[in-house]
Amino acid sequence: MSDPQKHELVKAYDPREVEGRWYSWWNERGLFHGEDDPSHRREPFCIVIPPPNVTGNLHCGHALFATIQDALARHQRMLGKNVLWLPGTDHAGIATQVVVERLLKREGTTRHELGRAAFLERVWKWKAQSGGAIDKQLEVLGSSLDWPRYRFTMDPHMSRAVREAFVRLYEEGLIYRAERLVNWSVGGQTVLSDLEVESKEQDGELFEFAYEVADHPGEQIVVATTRPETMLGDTAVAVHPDDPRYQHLIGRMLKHPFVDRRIPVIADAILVDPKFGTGAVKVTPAHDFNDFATGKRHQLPMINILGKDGTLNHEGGPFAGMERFAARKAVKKKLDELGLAKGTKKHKLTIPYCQRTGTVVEPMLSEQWYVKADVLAKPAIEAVESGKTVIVPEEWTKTYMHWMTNIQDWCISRQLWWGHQIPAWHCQKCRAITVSREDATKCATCGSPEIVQDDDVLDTWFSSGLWPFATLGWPDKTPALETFYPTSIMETGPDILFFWVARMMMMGIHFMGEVPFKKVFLHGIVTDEKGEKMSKVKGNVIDPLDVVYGIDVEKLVAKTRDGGAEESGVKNVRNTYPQGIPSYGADALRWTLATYPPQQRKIPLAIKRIESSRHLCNKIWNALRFALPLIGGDDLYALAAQPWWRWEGRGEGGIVRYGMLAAPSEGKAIDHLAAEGVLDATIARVDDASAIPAPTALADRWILDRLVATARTVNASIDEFRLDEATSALHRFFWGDVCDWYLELVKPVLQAGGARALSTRLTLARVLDASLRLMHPIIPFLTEELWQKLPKPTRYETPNGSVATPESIMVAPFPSAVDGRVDPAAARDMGLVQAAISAIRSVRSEHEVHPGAAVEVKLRAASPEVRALLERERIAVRTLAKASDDFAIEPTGAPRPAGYALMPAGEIDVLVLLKGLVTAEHEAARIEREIKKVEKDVAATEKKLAQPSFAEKAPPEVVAEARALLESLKAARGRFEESKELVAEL
RNA sequence: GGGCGUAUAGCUCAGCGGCAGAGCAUCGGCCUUACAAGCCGGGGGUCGCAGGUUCGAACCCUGCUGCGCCCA
Repeated sequence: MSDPQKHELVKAYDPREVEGRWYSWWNERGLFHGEDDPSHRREPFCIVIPPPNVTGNLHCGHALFATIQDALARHQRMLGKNVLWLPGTDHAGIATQVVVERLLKREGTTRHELGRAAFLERVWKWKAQSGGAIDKQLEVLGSSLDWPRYRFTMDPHMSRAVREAFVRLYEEGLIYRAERLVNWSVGGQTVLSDLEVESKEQDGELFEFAYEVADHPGEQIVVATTRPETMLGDTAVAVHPDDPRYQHLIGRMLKHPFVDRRIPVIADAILVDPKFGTGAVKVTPAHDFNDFATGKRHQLPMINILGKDGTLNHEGGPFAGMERFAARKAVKKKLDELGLAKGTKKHKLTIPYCQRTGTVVEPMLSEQWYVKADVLAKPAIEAVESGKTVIVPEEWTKTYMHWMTNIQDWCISRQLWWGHQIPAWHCQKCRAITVSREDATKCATCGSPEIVQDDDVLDTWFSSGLWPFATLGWPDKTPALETFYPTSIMETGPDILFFWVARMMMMGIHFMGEVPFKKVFLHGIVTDEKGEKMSKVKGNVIDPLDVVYGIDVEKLVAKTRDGGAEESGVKNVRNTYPQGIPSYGADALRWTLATYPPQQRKIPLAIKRIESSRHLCNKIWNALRFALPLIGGDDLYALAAQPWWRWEGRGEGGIVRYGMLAAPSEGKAIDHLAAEGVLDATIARVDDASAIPAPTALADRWILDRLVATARTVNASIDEFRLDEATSALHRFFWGDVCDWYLELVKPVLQAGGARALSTRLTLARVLDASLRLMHPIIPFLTEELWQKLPKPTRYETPNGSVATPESIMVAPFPSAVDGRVDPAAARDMGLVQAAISAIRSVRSEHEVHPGAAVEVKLRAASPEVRALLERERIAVRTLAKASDDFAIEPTGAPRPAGYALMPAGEIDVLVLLKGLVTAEHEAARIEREIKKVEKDVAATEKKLAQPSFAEKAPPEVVAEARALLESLKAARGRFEESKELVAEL
């Protein structure tokens, strides 16, 4: 789809232009497909997506998991694995129902008016409208998901799995019904599990009032409460059994002021803290968890005073029918009128809220379905203990264990309509319950056809718990299940460790006999750049799509306002993005998200960082824009595959040199070698013409060495989920090594042409090819675009043999050691050359020598090898440091020539002629600074060595290292001291 | 109240026993023919505080202080 001969790229990288064209191309070619392959011809690798809420829109959390999972999937795919990344969405029971109910309210109706069937129809309709948005957004981010395997938690197949799981657990006695105190969401009109309740600490008040002792008007006992209206459900007042203040009251009866009830004073050491409040506690067993337990201990009546909508029921006496908060005020007022109110105190209290509706949760007595959790938890604990499932970062293991070992039975019924209706039928005749996989038609106990299905649906997390195997076909034994279960990695946020990960572990082990995933990788929570949670109200939300496509300020402001932001939030947006947000592209966003270390709990996403990622993309773009014409067309690898000659010879100084030549004839080759200072060369034709020869130029050898090191780091880092380390290694390599050094070094070589140029062109092509493949898992679009334009070999070498070069970078082999060549000598030599060049540049810059002006330079080295090296790399020094053409290379020892500044660079002394270029003051100051710096290091090292215990106890190599360091520091200091004379010479 | 985590450059964070690092920001010089979304060079730190272990501590241990998250 691209013309490889056409190398002209536009000057600046434009993500909008590039990113649009690749996703469907990949998808159409089936490159996202995971093969059902139980024979394991290729090793399977599987991630099932943490299903986003079907009602939702893409937010930064999605962008983060999409980036991480896609990077892992693409990496594994390039390593040759059979990769399945399975997409899907979650029906999100309460969240979705709340949204649709809100829509109905706007239309002036309610779900109750519609009726259950019509309401559900309406939800499905709405889901069809909005459900596809998030999938589209995942595509924009480049997610390599196997779309034909898309699953929705309410699909018929998933529903069958849910029924199967429910029935089996019921038959095994692990699901039961019980009447208990539950968390009631007044907003959602449903029960919630403990996990769905969010406790918030708030300033409130402690209201004190008195109960009168029955038959003894005037005698009182004062209690304190944060919820005065619950006193209508009080069935006792408790005091500590040892509290001397109340001994005389224990066992006596109190008169309830509003309802016709007498309540006892009881002694309870568990409930009552005599130091808190008045030391007397009102007991409301039907509306408080502690009181519930107390009620059980003392066989107190449990009086439910609340209706499902949060209004007081007939038990509320004079307050019946009032809304709970109105009732609170009314009760206080009435108590006051009766002279029973005893004042209020400021009090910090923890109020339970419903996560989804934001309303205050009421503890309420109710009959619900439960899963017996401890039985399921036991093997889930063992699986993590034994390492069958590993949690990364490891710190979360403790949290998982703590929750699992203290697990409470799980309330799974919800009084919602949107969800999997519980497959239980209540007999109207004998009251028995029939639980069945198929819709029941008669009671299993008495045979009566008068049965009614349980109204309630299951907690969404019940179906989510089956996700890793139900999506692969369970309860059927499908090839997909056999191939991909246990899945490789579950990657998600730590906020759903209990909700979801723990439940999948329990269900997976229970139903499959094996853990659902080998590794759990928990990423951080994306926040704004100040570390504050993104919130629509605060207006600090970054929409990933706005980052990808860009958005102007007015649209952004309008969007923020529509999202329900406060005025301060809208203002904040205007201040933060006065110009709106430019288009950064999906690649830049992905790169940025990948740079945050995973152990970080917060990911403060900053636009600045996205911008610098786009700069990197632009850098890559421009590097290829520059290199492509120099590399030439696809004939490059054909040229390289021609017969090669290996030569060996002596160079100047007797140094043995060797290498490869693509010389057309032996004679010309010898001329060429002689021109490079090689003496007595012998040349032999290489028989294996297909082997691509190793380059001989230092820069080429060095960059291939760096490539190996980088490939190793990147592979190891991605395996450990350290995308931050991978991106930082790639950034250093590509920007630092490839662009700042290699491309600059290669410019004069390619300009000169000849045999060495061919070898360098080849190396350049190989390095850029490998670089793009290394970066592909993080920035898929840009790398595909550029890779398509690059000439490629017909086959790639891999550690397991060679493979034909594929049509897409997506399935090209991920680089490994075979793509480069380990070359410690080149690394060392290049280090010396770089040090010399940097020293010259440093001197130039410190003295503000104009960057265009050439300087006179002398390079001195004691070792003849180093001098020969510098001789060979003369062009590099000349070009990169702007040294004069025929700079001197000399042995050390001679005195410093007049007018030259001296800058030691490791084994090399760099001398730069400053006379006429700078002032004496400048130079004096510079030398002083340098001496001061060296002095500090000398002193520290001397101090360390001076301690006798150091030499005695530290390992010998550490001691030797320190001695060598001191030597070279002292030498450097000496040379700077000598340079002081220079000042006078200027 | 219990548990977990965290404190390193102006900012965001790596480093977790052997010469304190990166990116961004900042300062100086350059429109050098891939890239000013760029190039070259520089400055900047009692590694939260106090003890201890060790030849040697940002790193290990103890205590304190601040901050965050989870569970009561």
